[in-house]
Amino acid sequence: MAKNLLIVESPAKAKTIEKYLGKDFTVVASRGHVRDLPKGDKAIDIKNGFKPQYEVIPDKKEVIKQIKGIINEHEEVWLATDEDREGEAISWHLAHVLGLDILNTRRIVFNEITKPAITKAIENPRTIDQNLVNAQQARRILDRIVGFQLSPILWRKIKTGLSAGRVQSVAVRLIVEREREIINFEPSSTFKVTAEFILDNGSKIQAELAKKLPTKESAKEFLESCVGSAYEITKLETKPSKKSPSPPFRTSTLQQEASRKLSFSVQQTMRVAQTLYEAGYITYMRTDGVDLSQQALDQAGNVIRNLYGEDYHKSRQYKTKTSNAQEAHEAIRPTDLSRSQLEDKDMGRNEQRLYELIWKRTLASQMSDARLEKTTVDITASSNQAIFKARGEVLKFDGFLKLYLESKDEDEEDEDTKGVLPPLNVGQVLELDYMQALERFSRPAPRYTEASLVKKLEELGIGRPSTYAPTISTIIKRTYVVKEGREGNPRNLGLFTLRDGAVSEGIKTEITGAEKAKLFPSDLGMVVNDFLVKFFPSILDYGFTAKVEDEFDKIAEGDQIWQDMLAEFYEGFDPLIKETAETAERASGERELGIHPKSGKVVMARLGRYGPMVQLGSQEDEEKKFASLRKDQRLETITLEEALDLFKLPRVLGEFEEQPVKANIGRFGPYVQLGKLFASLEEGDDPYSIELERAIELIKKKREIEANKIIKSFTEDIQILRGRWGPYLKYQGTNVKLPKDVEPENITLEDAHRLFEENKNKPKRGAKKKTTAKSKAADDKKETKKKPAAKKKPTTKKKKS
DNA sequence: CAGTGAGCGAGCTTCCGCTTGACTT
Repeated sequence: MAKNLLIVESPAKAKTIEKYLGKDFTVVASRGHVRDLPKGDKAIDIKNGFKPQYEVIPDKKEVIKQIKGIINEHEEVWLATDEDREGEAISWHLAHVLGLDILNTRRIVFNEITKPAITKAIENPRTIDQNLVNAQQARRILDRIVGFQLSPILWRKIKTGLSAGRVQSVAVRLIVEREREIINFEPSSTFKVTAEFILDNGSKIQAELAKKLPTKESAKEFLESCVGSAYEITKLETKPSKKSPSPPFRTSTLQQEASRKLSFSVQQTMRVAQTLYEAGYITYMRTDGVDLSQQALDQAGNVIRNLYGEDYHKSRQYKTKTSNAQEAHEAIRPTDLSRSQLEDKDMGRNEQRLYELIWKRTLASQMSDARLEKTTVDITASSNQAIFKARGEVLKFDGFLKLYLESKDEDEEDEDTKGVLPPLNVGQVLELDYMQALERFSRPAPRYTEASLVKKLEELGIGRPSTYAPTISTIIKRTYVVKEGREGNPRNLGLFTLRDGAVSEGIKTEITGAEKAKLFPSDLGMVVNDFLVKFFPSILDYGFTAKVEDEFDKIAEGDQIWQDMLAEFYEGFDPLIKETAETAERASGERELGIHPKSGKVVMARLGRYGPMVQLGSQEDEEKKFASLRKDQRLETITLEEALDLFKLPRVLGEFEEQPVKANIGRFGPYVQLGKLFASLEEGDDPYSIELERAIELIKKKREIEANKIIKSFTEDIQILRGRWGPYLKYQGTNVKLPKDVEPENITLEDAHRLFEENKNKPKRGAKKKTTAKSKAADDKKETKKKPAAKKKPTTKKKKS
């Protein structure tokens, strides 16, 4: 048995290190944090100096048991968790849980998994840094206080089950405010004038008028003033320029590039990277460091020289610019830079693609600058002395561009495309082929994608590499935000063309407002955000995290007592909580849209129990009418007219078989209804205009499908049915999918009982966590369903008050 | 599946940050 037991965080890391250290060392993994605050209120004794109560995390009991089991077989324990605040805390918790000597246990750190780095670390052990641990405790406790005191306020004032926190609430705020910017944006337009000239040898060059023209009239006038003009090159300037490669990947930039180049979601990127990491192909993927180990730098040099020659190599070491970076790990890079592709058959296509991206980016970061020559040409019109500019770019040396070019986000697209210009001289006279003035509308800032949100959060110092993806999942799960696409609308652009000495007018169409996989705030997200910003402006402030991070740094330096820091924070926070709990009204995003022209009642939009809705009549009115907003409508923007339209449903179309036929829009789209039968409308049907005849047609069709649905019927509520996903058993309201190997026709009543019993104990499908949430939601639904049934009539029952 | 837009009433929800696993569709 080995003499030394070394504990790291990641099992994959443990495997690698064990190889480097040889048989004197056993290496095990803690798999992240092992102790944390328990869920309940007793976790922190605020009055008693914020004294925390820690518990072994249930999932980690097994890990602890395993380590305890072998600890006595070793003479020495080494704590080698990550070199950052959280890592230091993990070591400290491990020391407590394992009963190690807090003051004397050996603590070592390294930020790259290479043999020299680890050997050096072993030679220089230190002890646990209590200041750093205290900074982590302050961070942890502050987050718990903020999250667990804000959330219950939301349950009481808006809706049960909601959440708020230092990170997620600011992420939602960014998305809400961006949406409002877009809603309120008023596009202005200008006219861009471009001209195309023909040279003697037949080649063409494009030039653009230096200034944009403000109006349609001015654009037309300008083109007219060019009729009959001559054009001469009056200036020609050539300047060298260069482009440098981007640093190697860290978590946030990997997520951004994988989103732009491979259309991965941030979660997908992390999942694929994890696979590559566990297979040993790349270094650790949750990092804010951009430095490369000496070993990687040396190998990159060799690979580049071999592939492209000495001229292409330039060794560079990058430094992180992000404010709260902890740099516990090096950049994300291939573990072996000579491997340009994966030969592993077990790796999927996405792993291949992501690996290649990482390989190229890493290598490119060690390559020479690209050298360019930029040319600007002034072309002057003789008729009005207007100056057109043509720009050209010649790549003199490609350098790193041979391998990799970073993609750009929508908001930083470079609009003028520059090509190569033919040889030109000052004084040269050019012949105009045509000139055009095309209207261009200004555009609002783009909506966030997952990856651009991560970029923004990182700039603000909010969140960590390990939390970017989970944070996005959280705000989507809470339905504060939805990720979706949207179709654009056509828009006409003014266009004038000068050709063959005459100006003509035309129109061009562009599609505007189309979106793909963007983050949109929901009505709920907006209401929650407005509430938090109003009552907790200091917490929702974009600078809040940066401010507390400064304090954590002071604690880590030993210049600040962690309890004092928390006390000071709490002194400001606690009154906000108390005051909001007492004074704040319930928030529903209520907005008055106007007056119903016929009844004179007020029309308003607000968040209801089942989502956004419009209401006809105020709370005091006896008779009220309600209608849910359609999926494409928002509380913030719905108009009175649109609301009045919503009240037109349900429509009674007439009678069929002595029952009324109704048309309406439900959770699953528009439908017509006869008694208990619901039939969805088809493509081309419209609930506002559908007529009785067509509705009956749909109802008959649905009946036929229903009739065919029954394969076998034992009793009213025990039946074998044909469904969308194949045959199933309906047993007193619960549905059981039939096993593949049984013939639905041959099922007996006994089989049905048995299938039901067997299924009862099976967990519902879906992930563990989801199952509980889902079945709970189902329970809720049943309950709320029963109640209204019991008191069906009383629209006016609203007793007193 | 689809209706509703309340509330004498049981107990629950929630944070951020560090890690990976294993129910089946």
